[in-house]
Amino acid sequence: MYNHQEIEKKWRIIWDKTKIDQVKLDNKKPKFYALDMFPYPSGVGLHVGHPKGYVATDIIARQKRMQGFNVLHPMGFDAFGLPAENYAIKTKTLPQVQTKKNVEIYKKQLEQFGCTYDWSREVNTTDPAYYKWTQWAFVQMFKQGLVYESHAPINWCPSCQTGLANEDVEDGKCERCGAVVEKKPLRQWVIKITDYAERLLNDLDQLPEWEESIVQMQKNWIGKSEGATIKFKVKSSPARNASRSDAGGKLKDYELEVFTTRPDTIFGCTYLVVSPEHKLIENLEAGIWNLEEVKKYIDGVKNKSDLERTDLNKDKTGVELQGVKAINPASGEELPIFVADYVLPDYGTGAIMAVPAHDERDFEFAQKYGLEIRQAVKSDGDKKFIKLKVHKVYKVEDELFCGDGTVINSDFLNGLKTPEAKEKMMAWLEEKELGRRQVHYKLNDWVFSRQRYWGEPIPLIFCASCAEKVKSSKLKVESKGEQLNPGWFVDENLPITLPEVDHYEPTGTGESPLANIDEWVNTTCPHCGGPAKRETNTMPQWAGSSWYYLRYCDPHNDKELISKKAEKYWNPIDFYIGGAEHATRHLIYARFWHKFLYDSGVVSDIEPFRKFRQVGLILAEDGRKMSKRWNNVINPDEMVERFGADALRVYEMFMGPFSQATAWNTNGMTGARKFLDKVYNLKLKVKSLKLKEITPIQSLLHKTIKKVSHDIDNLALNTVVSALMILVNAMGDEEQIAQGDYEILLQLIAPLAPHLSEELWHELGHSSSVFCSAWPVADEALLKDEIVTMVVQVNGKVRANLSVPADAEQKDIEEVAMADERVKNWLADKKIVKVIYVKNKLINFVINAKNAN
RNA sequence: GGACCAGUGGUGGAACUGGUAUACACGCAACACUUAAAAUGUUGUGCCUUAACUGGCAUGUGGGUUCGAUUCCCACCUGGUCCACCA
Repeated sequence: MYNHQEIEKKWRIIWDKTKIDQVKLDNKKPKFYALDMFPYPSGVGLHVGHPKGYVATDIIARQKRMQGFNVLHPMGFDAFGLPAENYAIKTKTLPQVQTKKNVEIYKKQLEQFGCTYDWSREVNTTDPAYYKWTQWAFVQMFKQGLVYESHAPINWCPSCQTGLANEDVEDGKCERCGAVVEKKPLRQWVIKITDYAERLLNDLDQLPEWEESIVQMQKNWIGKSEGATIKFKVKSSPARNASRSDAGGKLKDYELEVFTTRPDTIFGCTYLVVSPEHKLIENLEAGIWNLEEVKKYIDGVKNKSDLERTDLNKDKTGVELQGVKAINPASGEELPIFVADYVLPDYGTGAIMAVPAHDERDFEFAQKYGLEIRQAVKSDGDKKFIKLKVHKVYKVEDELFCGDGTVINSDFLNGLKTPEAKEKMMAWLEEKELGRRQVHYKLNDWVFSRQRYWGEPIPLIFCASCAEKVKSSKLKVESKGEQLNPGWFVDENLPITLPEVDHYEPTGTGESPLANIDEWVNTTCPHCGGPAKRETNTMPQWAGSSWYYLRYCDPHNDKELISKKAEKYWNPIDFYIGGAEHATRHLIYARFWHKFLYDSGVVSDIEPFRKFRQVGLILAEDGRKMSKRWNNVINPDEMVERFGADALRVYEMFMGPFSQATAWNTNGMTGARKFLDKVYNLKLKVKSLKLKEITPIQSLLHKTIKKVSHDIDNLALNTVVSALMILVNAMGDEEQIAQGDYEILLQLIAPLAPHLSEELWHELGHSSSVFCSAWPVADEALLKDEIVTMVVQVNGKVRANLSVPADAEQKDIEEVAMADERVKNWLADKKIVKVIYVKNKLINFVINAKNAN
């Protein structure tokens, strides 16, 4: 048993003093950039799940350093944002103060795990010297017209009292606090991330070293669908019994655009649906005979939360717009129009052509309201694609078919297969100017405003008088952003610092708490010098984390976000590790931000993260997620104290495949610790004399070198540990161990268990760190076994094992194999039809199957 | 409903491009050491059969390809993750 507390403390102090992890840009050396997703210091500290990812990155960083790479392995803190602010409110402290405290706690914990970072490069998103560049990037986006002010209804969290991006909503609830999210119209800043949708999608192909599942998630989130927008003429006649004064007037023609991915089914369209928010209703008020009913329906929908509204189990509801008809551009037929909340306002055009025979939702709606269901596609196979919802009982059984097939009942499209019909219909629409090809994405523009205090101030100023002038074209403004957002100007005096205040609780009015600070809000217009006001919304948490990895490369540069030299040398990131929950948030935002910086000439790669691997969760011993609620949280500090950081590291890596969720088991910790004790005890067998002969251990040793090196690269750390265990067990069986062999063992274990390895390394007489030694390379000559075990099979079933010299001839093996008593019995008098021979592996006699049994 | 992933002993899991299934670890059992326990060490440990050799059966279920399938193909069942009235 070694004293882990003493040894670990000792080496942490020495590593810190010798600055072993500080790196400098060195063009003569190859670089390696190993990065973790930086944490936000939330006040409750780290649990055992956190170190899993950090330790893995630390292992890679240490190994790469030993392999001669100039390794950048930094850490920082994502300290802005809701959790930090909510925690500060709860504890009645200032977020600035609270954040500082939390960072200290996190740093101490991180160091205690034996992860050594280059702290001289630490970044903190709340540092004005850092967020100056977050604001700078935003300013560039604004100038290029990627930022716009919007008043559209967005997700609003009533508990956090702030607007949220789509990415922040999970299951209709606020990702932070779990409150049911409402739709609320709110003035907000929005970034046109959708301008990058196509590139965000296509460039995923440039990332072969990303896990497929993450790539898929991003593809789903971006959600590209190709189809057409089609124009339907709308006819209406004045309301018959309207009491309104304008009711008798002439009504204008109206065109309703719908988006569909199945233009080929247009002849099966039997009605149209618009979302309750659609402007058609406003525009045609005078022509809607049952306006009261329609308005009542819309009001009812507006009072529903998003969660209720999108509940799939609820009945579809809707109201027909009486007096209004649409004309099918293909058939000329008159169709009724409905308003229904199963059509979403913010996807496509907010209006659809309903084809109940070929769309499940339309089918359900048509069934309920007794609308015609008309076939336009026939299935090609025998299969009837009947989809029946479990909670519904449909009388008609064969009318719904959602797949590809052959077009029927459709005039000039008849007989065509679905893809050809789509193509022909789109060409027809384009020719007649009745529609066009259109691509839509599920990805929405990025709602970038938060009505909260603890975030980066948005560096914009509004001047009311300039706004008027821009609108009336009396004032020409330079940038696209200023044209797009009349009266808004950039404040270039970055950083725009967050003022220190006594009260920062959210106001709940849709205004940020900053709005109450007059001396901060009131300023002068950068354009005319007149009185103007600052933007009081702040940026979301994701802003600062979208580019932090660049800042580590050049953390103290006050002239630019990153110098060209540092950017060229350190980027892209070679290995990035973090949680899969960021697949559709941080990893999308960061890729977008990076691409924007690429377009702006700041960075030279189109993608920031060459290789990404997700960390699997560590579950509690009961198999559930660790949570205070279940009282099943394992405290890493306690584990480090009882078993040591090295044991914790070894155990967490050994638990199972890195990306997979695995349940914690404290018994496993004792296993990891026993292994380390064995390594420690082997020291007694070490003989300084180098043994001349090649021992069986050396063959295993070199195989282990090969396996460990290979598996670390692939992040197969569980098998790294097991390979080392096998080696250590074998060494334990030896009478004595050559010092050279033992040193190699220590080097292989060093990334996993740095403290113990360093201690033993020095006990052998080394004066420099084991991490300054060169990573061992397997000697190919020693990898080969002289004697191999071969398997003898009869008809594919194992019947005997043979120990034979390696690379023996097939003829000789056959002879030996057939001489074996057991094999003889199986072969007996049977005729050998075929012999399969795999060198050094197996020999398989195939005998006549009929006679064999 | 869709996308993706997974299903191997009592448990976590291993098995490279199809080639000895169950490595490694935990747990369990017996033994040793001990007054005793803990710790440590040794041995055993998929199921059935057998005193043993042996033989048979086993990688969610059912089929297929193959000399040979945990691995490849088809269908189904179960679980997980993400997305979801996205037209």
